[in-house]
Amino acid sequence: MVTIKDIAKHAGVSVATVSYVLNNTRYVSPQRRERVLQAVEELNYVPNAVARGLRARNTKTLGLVLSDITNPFFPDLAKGCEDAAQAAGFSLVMLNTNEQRERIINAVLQIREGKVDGLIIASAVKQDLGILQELVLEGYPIVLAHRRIQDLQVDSVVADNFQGVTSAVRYFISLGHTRIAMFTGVDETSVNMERKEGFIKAMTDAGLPIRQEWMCNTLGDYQLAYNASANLMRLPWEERPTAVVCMNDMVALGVMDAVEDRGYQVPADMAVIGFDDLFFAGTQRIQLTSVRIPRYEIGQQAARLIIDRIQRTKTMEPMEIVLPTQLVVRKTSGDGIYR
Amino acid sequence: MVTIKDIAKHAGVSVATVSYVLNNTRYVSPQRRERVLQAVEELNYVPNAVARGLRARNTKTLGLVLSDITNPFFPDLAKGCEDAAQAAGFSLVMLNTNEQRERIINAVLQIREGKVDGLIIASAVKQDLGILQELVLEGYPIVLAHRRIQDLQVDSVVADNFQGVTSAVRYFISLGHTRIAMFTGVDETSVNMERKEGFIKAMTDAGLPIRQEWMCNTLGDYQLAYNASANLMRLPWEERPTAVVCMNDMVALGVMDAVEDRGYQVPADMAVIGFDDLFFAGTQRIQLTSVRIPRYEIGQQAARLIIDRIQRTKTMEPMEIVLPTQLVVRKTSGDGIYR
DNA sequence: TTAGAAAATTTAAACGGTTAAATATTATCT
DNA sequence: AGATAATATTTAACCGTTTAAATTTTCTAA
Repeated sequence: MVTIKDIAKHAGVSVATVSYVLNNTRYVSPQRRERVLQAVEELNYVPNAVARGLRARNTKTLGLVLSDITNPFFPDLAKGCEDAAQAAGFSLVMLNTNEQRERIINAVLQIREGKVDGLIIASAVKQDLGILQELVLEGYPIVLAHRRIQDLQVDSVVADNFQGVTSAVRYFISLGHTRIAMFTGVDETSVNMERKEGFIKAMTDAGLPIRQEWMCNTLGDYQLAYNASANLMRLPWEERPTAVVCMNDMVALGVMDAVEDRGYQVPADMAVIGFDDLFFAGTQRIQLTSVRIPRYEIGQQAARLIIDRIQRTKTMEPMEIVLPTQLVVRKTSGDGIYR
Repeated sequence: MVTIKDIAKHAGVSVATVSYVLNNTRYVSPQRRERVLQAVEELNYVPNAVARGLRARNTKTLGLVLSDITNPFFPDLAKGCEDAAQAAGFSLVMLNTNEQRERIINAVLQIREGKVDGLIIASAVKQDLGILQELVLEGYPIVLAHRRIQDLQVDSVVADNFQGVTSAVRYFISLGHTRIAMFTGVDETSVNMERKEGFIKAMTDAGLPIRQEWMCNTLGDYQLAYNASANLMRLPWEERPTAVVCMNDMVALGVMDAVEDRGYQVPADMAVIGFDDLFFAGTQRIQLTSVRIPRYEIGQQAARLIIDRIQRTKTMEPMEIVLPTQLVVRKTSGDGIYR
């Protein structure tokens, strides 16, 4: 390994001079500068980031904590993070928690060890409050992405779930639906709460009743959604909803499959709107109407925010960025209610 | 920040003693050991990984170079890497190249800077040979995953594409097909070459002709596949293939959509087999027959291999791990040819 | 009791950079 | 020319660990 000393020796100058040339941090006479640059070239020298990091007390690395990169929601968010990080000269380490406690503790360790300068947390659940609170108190830079946590004073970047679900409900109402169900997701997440509450508000605002038996908890899972939907379809028409807002696109797919497997049609017998607008929603044979979440932008902004926070010396109030959602209308929401 | 010095002072011992206790690398008397542990506890001390890394000349970090985490092929592979890395106490940094030259150069820089101890490269193309060759020559640990490069003497973990495509072709033949097309992918990749050559070999072995107009290059893209497929369907029946092997599941989807949009049926008018077995292939409304690639395992083995390589002092011959594929039969391949 | 060996602990030199402070060099002014 | 100021360069401390070597302490046996 070639070090700064080798360069200094080879160029006949001190290590300080080499450092100054490389970082452009002091004037160095053209002759010496040239000799240094030449030595760097000849020996193919690259400064060691670890040594640099030790001195500078940073690593130019961010940690992205998510539950599971295999969940198709996350890759876009991760990419947004990475692109923003890259643009600022940071790298991104991926920390899958698999929703395991042990794994989130490991993630937190990374910042305490100084392996990363900050943490972007996209998998926050209520139970993490304690751990994270502690981290924040100790002054470590943290930003919540996608999911936030009540009572945690920290930067966050989330989608406007309230607006998203409202637009879905209003769209159904505009088509004449009055019996609208909601298939909810994982209870402990802010995302679920916001969408659920938004649904209730939008329905109430429109003077429509909330039927408890139409509020199905699916944990965001395809199979559970399938089962719940199949049950719903067993009810007589008057007892069934005519439309359903789903927590995510997987759930929507479960609903659609169950409806059709029981011999009914989407959207005629059941209109469906999903959430997230995953790539398959747009495919020819699915054509799922879905509320688009700006996943890439969430990741991007989160990374920018935390980098800003890391580089800024002065502390500032935690800020919350809320990005708009968009209802992407396709076939599964139908043209209106009939029968 | 609390350092080892603080612990030493607090416990009334030298920093060496603290280090020995923490790393269990020398005998320390029980009394002192206890005092040290207590100080660690009280001050909530976590050793700094950067300092440790500088001394040890490693970072316990791996770099995963891929073209785009947003491509649904990669998350599983990435997860395999991360799980294996985690299990060995390593972290994983994600390096999306977006197929841009600049980005791959950045990835290579990471290892030269000492930010990562090794590179898992899942996006290798022929053009990278030079850069990678240099790296290998300099003794940096590298492993190719999924895609390999001709003439690069380095560890690799890939799927048995040859076997995969052969099983697809044989399956079609067993159903009575003789006119089989292939929709190929990105030319420069080993994966494409192997699948293409495998196809040709399997067809030739069965005494079936290869028709150039049925070898369509789609670059692995849905839209290009759609167009190519639509063109094929415009031909009279005798001029058309009755079955097609697709480079990946997105291509298969493009084919299916085009076939159906032109009023034909899959599999009756065109039987389809995809590659990769992405999650949507298994859904009710797609039911795509596909050659399953052990993506997670590829990532896992690749990470294990490189960690092994990093930790081993002796050099050893580069090894190649080839993992088996599996034809997952669903609806789109049909029950046999008819008309 | 004490020399010598063994065991426990500490000192100090790395690791590879950055940078404040000290020093050397050059320029400026009387 | 000599004093002073300005500029260029180097020295050395520091970042937080690990660990070989030096030192101190304890143990063993004559």
